[in-house]
Amino acid sequence: MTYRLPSLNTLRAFEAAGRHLSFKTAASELGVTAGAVSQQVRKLEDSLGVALFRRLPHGLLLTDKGETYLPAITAVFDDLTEATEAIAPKINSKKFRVGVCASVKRMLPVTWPNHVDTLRNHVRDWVETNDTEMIRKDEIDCLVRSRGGPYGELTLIIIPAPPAGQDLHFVCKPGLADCRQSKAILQDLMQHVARAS
Amino acid sequence: MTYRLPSLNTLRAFEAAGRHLSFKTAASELGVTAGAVSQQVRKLEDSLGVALFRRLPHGLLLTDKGETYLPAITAVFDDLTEATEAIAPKINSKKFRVGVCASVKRMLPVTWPNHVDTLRNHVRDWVETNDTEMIRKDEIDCLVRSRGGPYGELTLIIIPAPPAGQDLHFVCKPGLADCRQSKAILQDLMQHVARAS
DNA sequence: TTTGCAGACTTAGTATTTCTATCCCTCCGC
DNA sequence: GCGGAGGGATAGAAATACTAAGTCTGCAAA
Repeated sequence: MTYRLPSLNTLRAFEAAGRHLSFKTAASELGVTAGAVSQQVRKLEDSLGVALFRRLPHGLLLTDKGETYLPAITAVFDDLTEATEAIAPKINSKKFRVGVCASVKRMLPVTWPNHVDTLRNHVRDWVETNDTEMIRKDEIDCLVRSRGGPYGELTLIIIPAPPAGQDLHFVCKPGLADCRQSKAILQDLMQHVARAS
Repeated sequence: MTYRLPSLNTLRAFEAAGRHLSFKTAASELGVTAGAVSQQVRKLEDSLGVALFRRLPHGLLLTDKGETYLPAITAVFDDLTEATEAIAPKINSKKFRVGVCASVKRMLPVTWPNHVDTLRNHVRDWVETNDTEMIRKDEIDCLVRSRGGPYGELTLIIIPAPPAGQDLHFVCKPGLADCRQSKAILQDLMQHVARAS
């Protein structure tokens, strides 16, 4: 049977906007502009002939139909993620690509991230960079740098250094700060900050 | 949490090819060329780093991972369809768009398809045409004509006329012949064929 | 053995979709 | 009244999807 379905892209925009009740925040999470999210959601609504959001001056409210649709779509994405991970568990987004600025790079062992298993299980590879745009573009999952900002909608976690040392900035997209990849990386970095001072 | 997922378009190509074990037949069902299906499936495999099919000279076999993934993806599409229909039941593909050639049009009442409820519930609208390409392009769901062919991968149902009359051809995509929309249309057409003779 | 056919693969170009940047609007707080 | 937040609209740029055409392989028929 041929399926007639909304595009996943429109559904992705809807789901993120529905969770955040904000096109702006959803855009930040998805790494696109708010205008793109707005357009995709509008396209979804037009194709369904149903309003999914009520637009307010400073955010969104879900309509009744939106309230019905959101958990179902979230479940669909969860199932899709599970099914995909079942066949490609090592590939799909489970290991972070880490951006590391030059001064942080000098602090790390040359074997990083392969010097301990826990880190190896959460870091896929790293690249030397100081460019936060790479986060927005999904080219890296987080960036570790010694200074900088402002980070806009990106999340900043400060890794405090001892008094004579230099705090580090761990920067990632909203929502990724608490995941186990970030935690493993942060834990490891804290040890290196302590040693570098 | 940001989802990192294959594009629905690649999944759609995979799912259809997996059901048919043929890019060619899947392409026909999806209304694109076999080259497009091949590319999309290849793109999916590359993004996952997993082979989903073994290519044979005259068709496909699913790999073990392909065998695992297919039913899960089919279920995802089913769930997505259900969720979508729950909020937009009257819009989404439930009523057929019917193509009708000129001679068949003359056979039908001017009120067609609105002269009976059953038909009105299954036919969204109709357009005068004799072009089977419109089926492939999803511009119409079926075509009713008095002669023609060959139909390639499209399904042909012949509506037999009494001896002095002209058989009709009901043409649609594979898989749509047995659905209730087609049945309702066929039943109605049989009555008109009988009356026209 | 040779030939023809079916169907998957590849490629370059075309068509379509998605995204961006920019401006506009409304609302709210100061 | 002004500034800021955030959604809306638009035109153009960028990315993706599709097509047409040619290539390759394997199989069946002559």
